[in-house]
Amino acid sequence: MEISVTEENYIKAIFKLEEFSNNDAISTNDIAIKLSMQPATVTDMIKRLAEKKIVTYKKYYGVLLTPKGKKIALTIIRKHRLWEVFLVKKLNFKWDEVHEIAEQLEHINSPELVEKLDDFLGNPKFDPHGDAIPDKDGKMRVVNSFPLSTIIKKGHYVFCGVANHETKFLQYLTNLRLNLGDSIEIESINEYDSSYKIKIDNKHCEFLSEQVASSILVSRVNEK
Amino acid sequence: MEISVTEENYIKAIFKLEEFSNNDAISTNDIAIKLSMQPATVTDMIKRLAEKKIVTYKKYYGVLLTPKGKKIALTIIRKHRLWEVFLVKKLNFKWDEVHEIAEQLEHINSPELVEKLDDFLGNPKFDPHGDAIPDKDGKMRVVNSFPLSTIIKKGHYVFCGVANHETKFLQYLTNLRLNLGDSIEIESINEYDSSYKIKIDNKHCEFLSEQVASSILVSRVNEK
DNA sequence: TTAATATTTTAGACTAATCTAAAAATTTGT
DNA sequence: ACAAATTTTTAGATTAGTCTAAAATATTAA
Repeated sequence: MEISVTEENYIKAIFKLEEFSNNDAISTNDIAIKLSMQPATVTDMIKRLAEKKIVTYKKYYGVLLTPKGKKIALTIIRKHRLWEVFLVKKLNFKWDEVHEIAEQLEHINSPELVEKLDDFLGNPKFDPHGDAIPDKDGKMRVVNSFPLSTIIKKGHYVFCGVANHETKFLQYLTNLRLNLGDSIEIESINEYDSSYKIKIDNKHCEFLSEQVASSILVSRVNEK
Repeated sequence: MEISVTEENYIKAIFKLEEFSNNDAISTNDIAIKLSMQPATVTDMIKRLAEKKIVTYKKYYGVLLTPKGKKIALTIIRKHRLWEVFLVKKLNFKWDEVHEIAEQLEHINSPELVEKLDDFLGNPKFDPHGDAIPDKDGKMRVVNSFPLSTIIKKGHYVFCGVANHETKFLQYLTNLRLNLGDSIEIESINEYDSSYKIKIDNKHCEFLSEQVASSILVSRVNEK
């Protein structure tokens, strides 16, 4: 069955919304906002996706991906993240430069290409932002990570992902010399504004606002 | 100015037809045949390309690319051929497997990606089929090659390209153990059916029909 | 609980890219 | 040179994907 690039983008959007929805249906409006589109447009497309058994749809209620829809979403995400690894590891792009390009590359349709790319890259399990890469069957590593902002006592952690993929934010972390995999030691927590003083990689100290800390995902040492 | 994938395909088709047309205008029909489309459809698209100053168009006469149109064509061809090198050299695809995938990849729009890919591949001058890769400014190597079928006396040549990119034909050459860059010694020419007996790489002998010989491009030793 | 507000769907319209059928222009062959 | 054949264009229709405006439904709050 043919799936257009447009349809793929809807599927991906629905998948991402489902991740934060505790299994309840996704509203037309939320999809419209995510894709910068009019709700009326979304209603139309959803009907088509429902015809194709990619989503289940109940009028005035919302949509959910079927298992088939989820599988499609995971292969798109797999491609996106593999291409990001390629761009950063092989072509020397910075981690804040790859998203737009990967948004194009993820729609290239060739299962052999994906598998050969995966092998060429050494079957990576995480992309340059720390997001897990689904395997051929859609399985991916589960990392027990949480926002740095949820930590209330000092200690040692590992920087293993971001909850915000905006260019500006990624560049800010780069300027802090904070890289994926670095150790983060929390030296103190400011009770007034919930900001943190941290030591990165046992080397240099930095201050993080609550806002920034909420987008930094960490895991306990030895995880991931 | 935005150029759609569809428009890019028309531009590429016109460019390829111009290569064999001695500067005279390309007919609607020829484009229609090349793209497996109806002439009426082509007429419409040509009008749009003319509006955008990508082609010059005279009704009932034909079209020619403008310099701007040629430049666009060359960047698409550059991308196509660079991706083919990537697929063969880095991902271990065979030379007969890459065309379809490169047809998709050539439409990825990111000048930085193209330049980084070019560097990553070591700035190759030829693709896996021996076709020259245009540089950033559209310039490419000119190789003095000719079909093996035009040769009328024995001697030594180098296999440097193909005039037929069909999968079947490429596989046939692979089975002959004839690879780009191999030396070809013409041992005898059959006057009756214009077939050739050749020695490949000073190693093994093969017979080539006139038909096959016409799709094998060679150069004199020391060229390219 | 019902009126106001918000969300969602329907209806109708538009553009890009395609088609078929018919009309117009060009080319060919005697 | 002109009738026949071929090519090209025009006209009108279709589909995917989008929009706006209006109608239908659901939610919220007094």
